[in-house]
Amino acid sequence: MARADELSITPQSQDFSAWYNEIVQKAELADRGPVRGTMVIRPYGYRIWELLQHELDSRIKATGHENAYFPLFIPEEYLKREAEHVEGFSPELAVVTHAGGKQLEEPLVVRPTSETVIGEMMANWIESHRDLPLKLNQWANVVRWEMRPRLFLRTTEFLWQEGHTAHATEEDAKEEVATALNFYREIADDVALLSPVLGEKTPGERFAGALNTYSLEAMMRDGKALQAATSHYLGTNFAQAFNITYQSGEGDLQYCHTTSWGMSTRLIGAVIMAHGDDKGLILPPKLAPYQTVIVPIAKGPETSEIKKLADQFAVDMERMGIRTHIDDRAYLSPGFKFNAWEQKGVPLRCEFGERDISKGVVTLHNRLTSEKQLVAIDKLSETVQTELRQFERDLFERAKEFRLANTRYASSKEEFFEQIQSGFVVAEHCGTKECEDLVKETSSATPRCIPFDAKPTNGACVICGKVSPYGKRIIFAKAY
RNA sequence: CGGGAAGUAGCGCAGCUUGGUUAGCGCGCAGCGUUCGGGACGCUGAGGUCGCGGGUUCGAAUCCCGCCUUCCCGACCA
Repeated sequence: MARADELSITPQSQDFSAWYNEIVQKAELADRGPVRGTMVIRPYGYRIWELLQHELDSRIKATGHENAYFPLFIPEEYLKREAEHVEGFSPELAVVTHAGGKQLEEPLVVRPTSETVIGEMMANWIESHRDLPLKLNQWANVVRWEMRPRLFLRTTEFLWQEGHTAHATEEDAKEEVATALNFYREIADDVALLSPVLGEKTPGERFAGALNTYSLEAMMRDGKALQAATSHYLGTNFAQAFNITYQSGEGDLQYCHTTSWGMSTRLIGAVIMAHGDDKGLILPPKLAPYQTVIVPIAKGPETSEIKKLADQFAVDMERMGIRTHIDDRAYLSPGFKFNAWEQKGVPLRCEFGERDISKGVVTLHNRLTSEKQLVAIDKLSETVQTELRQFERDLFERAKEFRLANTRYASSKEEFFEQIQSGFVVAEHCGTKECEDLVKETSSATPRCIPFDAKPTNGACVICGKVSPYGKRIIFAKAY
């Protein structure tokens, strides 16, 4: 018996952030880089990102966007052209002042996001209404100098996708913003199984330079919110700053309406914290590098039959599109492997030895329910397939129920501050900056969004009593 | 940047108060053997500029000074 305290993880209930840090390391998702705040994404973690990337990229392409790549370095002056944009980003910029052995005449910023360079290029490329809409996307790294880094959640450099589009009219641009939001919803609900709330950001929480910002707010298992993706309507702000104009059918010059939208490696952090438990990760099947792992249990030297069967299972499952891995490491005990793969979040595990084979069955273990069932050998791959689908439904339902169970309505200031300690609180709010700041100072919670699907209500701000401009209750929570 | 803690093997730590052989322990790692149905065991072995620089001393992981870094808590944030 190895020592449990050295092998296991700090329970979530004891210290959620310790749990998070340990599981990121132990599941071999990522490691810290040598420079403060940087992250090395390890193969197992990167595979999750690739799977996510593939799901999202195909949706981006299916809706008529094209991938492109823009430079990492941006002239500092570009950032300054849009007033709110600079103000929002300047505190977290990394600026290159020296290159080629001498001081640069104009400093270069390492992109924190690419609205500005892309805007500059769009201005060159767009002449006529016939060039619109222009729908671009790029997969890239960006740098934001964060004070308190945490792997996947806040690192100085992270990976993401940023969509940038230009349209002739506000209506077209707003439809685009909704399209982007919709494929994020699909990713969050169908792929990552997060069951987030969709809504609009309050003015104070908007992207720097946007007219409207929309987001998906997922709930982590400690009750905190995490923004899973965002989509912005930028109006003509960037078009004016970068002179992105087109000649209309009538011959007059008009500013384009632009949008931008993004999802980052932070989503992996969301998956970890929304699904994981005290045994480790629980991965949604569509994001699991291995959807099932095969652990053959060898006894004595006569392992060839067992090995052959394991190979056969792997071939059958791969043929059905199920990502499978055989763990035949001879130097580890089965029990060790069970725990290790549970820590890594593999949804299903097939284990079998002499005892099973003699009965013509294998044992199938479910990471979510911890249940084991015996499955006939010739039914294994199809059972795995149906179990994976069931696993997805169960995991999604669990996330959804958890969110609903931890969402409360506050009707008074006292109730609000009591409930805001954990989970989502829905309440009437006046939307003023002073009042949002007051909430933040006293509880460290922020308005997460004005949910789309909330019923219309008319009430006074639960904090200060002023009239609510939203016409519905909005969501507050502590957030990552 | 403000408040707190810590730097000794890959990881977790002991040793420091009271300076003194070759700096230990657990896990992990390597080799061999026995094992294998929920974190196996035995034997053998590899692995260290004790964060960096200076000082005190016959002698510093240990005492003194300076610096650096990391982690936790607050202000920022996808």
